[in-house]
Amino acid sequence: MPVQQTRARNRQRKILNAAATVFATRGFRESGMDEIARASGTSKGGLYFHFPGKDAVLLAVLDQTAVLLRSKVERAIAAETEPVAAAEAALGVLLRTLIKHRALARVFAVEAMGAGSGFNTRALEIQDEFAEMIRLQLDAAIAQGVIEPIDTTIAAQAWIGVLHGVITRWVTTSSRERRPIDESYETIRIMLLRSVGAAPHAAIEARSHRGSGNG
Amino acid sequence: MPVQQTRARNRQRKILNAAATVFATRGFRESGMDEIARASGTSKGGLYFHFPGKDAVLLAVLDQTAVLLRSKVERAIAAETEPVAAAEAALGVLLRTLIKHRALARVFAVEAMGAGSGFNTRALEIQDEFAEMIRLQLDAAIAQGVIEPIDTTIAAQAWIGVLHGVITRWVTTSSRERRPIDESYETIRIMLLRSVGAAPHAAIEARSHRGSGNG
Amino acid sequence: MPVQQTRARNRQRKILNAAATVFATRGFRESGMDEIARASGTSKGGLYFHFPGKDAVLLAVLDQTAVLLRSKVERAIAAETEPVAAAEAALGVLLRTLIKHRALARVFAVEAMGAGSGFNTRALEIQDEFAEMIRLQLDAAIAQGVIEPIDTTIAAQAWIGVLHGVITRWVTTSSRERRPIDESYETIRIMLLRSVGAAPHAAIEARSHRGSGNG
Amino acid sequence: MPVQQTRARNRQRKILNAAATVFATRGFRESGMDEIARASGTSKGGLYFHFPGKDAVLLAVLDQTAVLLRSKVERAIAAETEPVAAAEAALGVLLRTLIKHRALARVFAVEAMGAGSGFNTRALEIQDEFAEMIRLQLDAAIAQGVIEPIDTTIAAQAWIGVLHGVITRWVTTSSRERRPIDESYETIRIMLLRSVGAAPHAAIEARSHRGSGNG
DNA sequence: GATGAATGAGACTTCATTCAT
DNA sequence: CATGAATGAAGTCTCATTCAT
Repeated sequence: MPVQQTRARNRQRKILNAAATVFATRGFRESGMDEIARASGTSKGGLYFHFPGKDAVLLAVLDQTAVLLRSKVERAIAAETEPVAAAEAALGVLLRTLIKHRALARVFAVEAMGAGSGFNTRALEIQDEFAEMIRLQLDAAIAQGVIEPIDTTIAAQAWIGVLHGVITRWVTTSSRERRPIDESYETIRIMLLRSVGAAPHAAIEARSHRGSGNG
Repeated sequence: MPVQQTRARNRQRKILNAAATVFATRGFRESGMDEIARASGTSKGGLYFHFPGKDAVLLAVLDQTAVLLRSKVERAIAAETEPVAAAEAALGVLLRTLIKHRALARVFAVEAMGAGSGFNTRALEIQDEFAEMIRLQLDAAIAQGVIEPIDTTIAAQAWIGVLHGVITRWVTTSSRERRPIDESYETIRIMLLRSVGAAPHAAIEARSHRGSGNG
Repeated sequence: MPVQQTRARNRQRKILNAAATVFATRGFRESGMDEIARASGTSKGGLYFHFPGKDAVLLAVLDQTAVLLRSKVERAIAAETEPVAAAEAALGVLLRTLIKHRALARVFAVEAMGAGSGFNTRALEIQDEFAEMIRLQLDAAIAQGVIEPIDTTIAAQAWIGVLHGVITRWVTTSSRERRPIDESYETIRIMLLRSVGAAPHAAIEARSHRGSGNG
Repeated sequence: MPVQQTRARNRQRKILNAAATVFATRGFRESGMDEIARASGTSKGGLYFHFPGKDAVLLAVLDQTAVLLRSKVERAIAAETEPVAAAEAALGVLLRTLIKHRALARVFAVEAMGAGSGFNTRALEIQDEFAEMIRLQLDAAIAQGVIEPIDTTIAAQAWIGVLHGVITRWVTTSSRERRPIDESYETIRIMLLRSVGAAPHAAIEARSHRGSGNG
């Protein structure tokens, strides 16, 4: 019976990928189940066999995104020893992963926010999850006296908020006028470090690039 | 016939106010023209007399919001002599005005973002407008040597981005669990000043409260 | 503003007539709103403007039928002085009216019964209404010693039940094999009178035919 | 391979029982094959192995009901020597058997009637079958001079019609407000006997209770 | 200017049926 | 024999928009 299960799992992945692309391209509200079905090589009925409705598909895309990001961020943090470097690495890997998956990024940062209260609540919960990871690093940094004492919950949310803004701007810009994000991110990285009273080291960012191997 | 014009203007304002409330409460896509008509004490036909369509109503709400914010921000900046204080005052007045107009804030920060590319593009343009005002202050501050040299376009966008995050969180939180925003804003204010290398003065915020009198 | 109201009223009547025909021809479940719209010369949206849904249309047809029958039955009863004759006249006018409106008869006797508990409950309520009218006559007849004492509630329901059976058989028979109902009704009329211990007079039936003028 | 046949037969019976319950509970149109499959402990594919389609399942339930009733009625008639008593016994056993199998009764009396012309035709055919059995007894009674000459086809249909009404009312009433049927049936029994000019004997009903032992 | 009945394209969803495993 | 994933036609209902009154 694992044959069926495997097939079902594959089909669900296919649907989720297609849905992310469709949602990102046309917007959640404008996307029809017909379109998602066609894009995933399924029938409308097949969609409803795997998901109870359109909302559930968006929620599943959101959760899939969360799982993807969570594993990457956890690994990135674990790879660092310095808390500030870890916080920075978390942010960096979030940015790079979302850039690599533009459709997911758009769904996560834009579509989910405007798709109704159920969805933006979920999206904010996921953001909070990452803010919490960063908060732990900032707390550690304060304990070590590396950065100034500060309300780390707010600070971590602010960091995530800036990231959200960068991503939003990036996914809502047409590819023609879109510029590589690294330029602006370097400025932002420095600002964020300064905002908590940490001295920005170029080396830190460099180090955080390691270990983000398989994407 | 200025009387007629005034009457039309009044009716339009009424519609816009009602629309903002409806959009904020039910979401743009979920709001029907029927609902907006009822909420503004008009009929559906009346609505279409004043606005060519539903999209135009949202766009008008957006522009109305922009006008409101712009005048406040310009006045706030003009009231300051120090560029950093001006930038800070701009941010502060944006925050306070949006908090005072919760429906507009929600439409501007949340609904417009998820209502399709036409709308989030417009919302981002408005954000950029305010970022530009702040950028000018930051440039002046750099010229005066008050803050560190930095890519002020990026920095100003980051400031606006953080503000957007704060507002988003505030409008998407139910009033029960919502906490007064001042607490978190003080932390954020300090972080933003630090992020550009300015020393945060408690006095600055105090001064920026002046002149926010008539809304 | 009575112009609009009149137009709306006319449109509703048109829809109800068309719906009765469609329901009677294809069955309630098999009938689509598309079909009803087409048959009533309206659009699907127009249907939903006047009725909240398909169920409401059936319910309205049922109520319309009830109103039609009620007025006829009340008049028929009022035209008689003898209670047994009145009861008989009630049954007779029910039969003749339903035969004259075959579509309504089928919807009332067949479709409503099988369309779900909400509908057959309503249909039975209407049947009970007529049974109650007959019961009053039977009670009067007992008081006058014209018929045997009996549980008149049950008896009246049984009369209506027999009528329902006759109508059901008639509306479910194709017009080719359908025979004129008068033959069988004369037998049934005699049986019903006997069933309550009344002597059947041919004259009674003859009298009840008068006064059923405008149909 | 009678073993296989028995297994198949058992499975079919299981399906039919489950289907009757589901149809009676949710209505024919509202019942899904999924639901029937689940209720009968099978899969949808299994269902389609035993029956060519949903309609066939309802038809089979109808036929199963007919078989059940037929054997009971034949036995009940054979157990009587007086034709009127036999007719009465037939009606009584029909009533008691249907009351004992509430789901079948509802499907037979209500769901089949509203499920389309194919089904109500079949249900009426079955009713006619029992009407025919009663007609033979009434004819015999007339030949013996026990009851008045009458159109026995119509009379028998009327008897069955009254029974149908009683059953319909009973299966469409919620168990809370449903009252024991015996009270009303005694009234109806007397009415039916009177309707054909037979003197009602209390003893007859008492006798007809015998022999309804093994179901 | 205002009203609200009417339109019709299109949305989401259901479900009897099929068939590879 | 049985399973359940998959299909797709069809269904109900919504809603931005139009226009006669």
